[in-house]
Amino acid sequence: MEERRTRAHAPARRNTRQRQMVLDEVRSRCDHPTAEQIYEAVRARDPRVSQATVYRNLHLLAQEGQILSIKAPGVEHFDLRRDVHPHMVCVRCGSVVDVPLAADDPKLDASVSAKTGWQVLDHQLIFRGVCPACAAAEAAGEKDESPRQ
Amino acid sequence: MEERRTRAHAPARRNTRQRQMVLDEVRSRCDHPTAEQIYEAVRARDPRVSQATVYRNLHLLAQEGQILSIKAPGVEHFDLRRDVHPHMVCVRCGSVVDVPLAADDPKLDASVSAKTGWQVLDHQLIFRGVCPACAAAEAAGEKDESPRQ
DNA sequence: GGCAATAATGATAATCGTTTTCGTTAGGAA
DNA sequence: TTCCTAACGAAAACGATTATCATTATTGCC
Ligand SMILES: [Zn+2]
Ligand SMILES: [Zn+2]
Ligand SMILES: [Zn+2]
Ligand SMILES: [Zn+2]
Repeated sequence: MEERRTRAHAPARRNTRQRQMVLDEVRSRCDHPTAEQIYEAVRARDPRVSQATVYRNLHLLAQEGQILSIKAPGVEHFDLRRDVHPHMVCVRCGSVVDVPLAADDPKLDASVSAKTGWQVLDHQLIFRGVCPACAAAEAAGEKDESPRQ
Repeated sequence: MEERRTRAHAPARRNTRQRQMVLDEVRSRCDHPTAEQIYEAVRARDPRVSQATVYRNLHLLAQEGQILSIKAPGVEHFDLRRDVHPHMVCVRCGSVVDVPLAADDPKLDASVSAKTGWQVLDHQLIFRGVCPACAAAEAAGEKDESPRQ
């Protein structure tokens, strides 16, 4: 084993300006933004930042546990919160909110793992519904009443 | 208001051969197939059936409550079961299985609706994990260990 | 402070699952 | 049988995300 340089070296994560901007932007919001929305916000501060960089960093940060990824049907949203908690998505406008339910049992994943033999990574509880704003618009006569997705 | 014909007419759902084939195919499977998989199976019986028709009918049947749609991150799966129940997705191979947990509280949606003011349609509990087969393959040396999605 | 090594970027193309379009077919009430 | 129109088939379009690859810039080291 001719290992001159220690192979224990984790690939050395770099702190880039772009990565910091993405993290700052997610942390400054409480509305569960999408990658697209973060992209636009970061872009407003520096128009040279690319879409790919925003996606890359959002996923990296989520993997590191610094932010949370919410896989809503169709689009992915991000959350400054780091604890697993349930969400609700409006099937009309796509907005996402936290659902005020008791925090999920932390032993749930382990229990499912024991019962199934799978290695459980995490879980997500997602409600689908219609937000008050969209319900009002609907009542006011907007034709289109077919739920998206 | 010249309404010769009664306007109460619901759009008259037609029973097409294609629709029946799609329903039969979902009902004949217990593996939570994707639209693509149903398409292939139906196609094996009649190569003239189009992808769009399969998608259209899967969604119609789900809306009618004849089958269940599972919005896994990335791909939609379908289920012959009609009751809301939790699922687990393998982040490596994408396979979906039922999770043996106590059935969801039927009052959950109503309770969330009362607490939030949203009109709640339904909900989904999805676990992400690694299935035994993929875990074994991984242990056997397959390089790629980065979770997809 | 330079100076590599290489993580990360930006621009762009590609992919993937799904939906829309639009001319044609066929279910079913009359 | 006839007619209305729901539903179809083929294809293009779509939106979100990921891959590619040449270029840039962060960081450990002298
Ligand atoms: Zn809404
Ligand atoms: Zn949240
Ligand atoms: Zn697997
Ligand atoms: Zn199921």
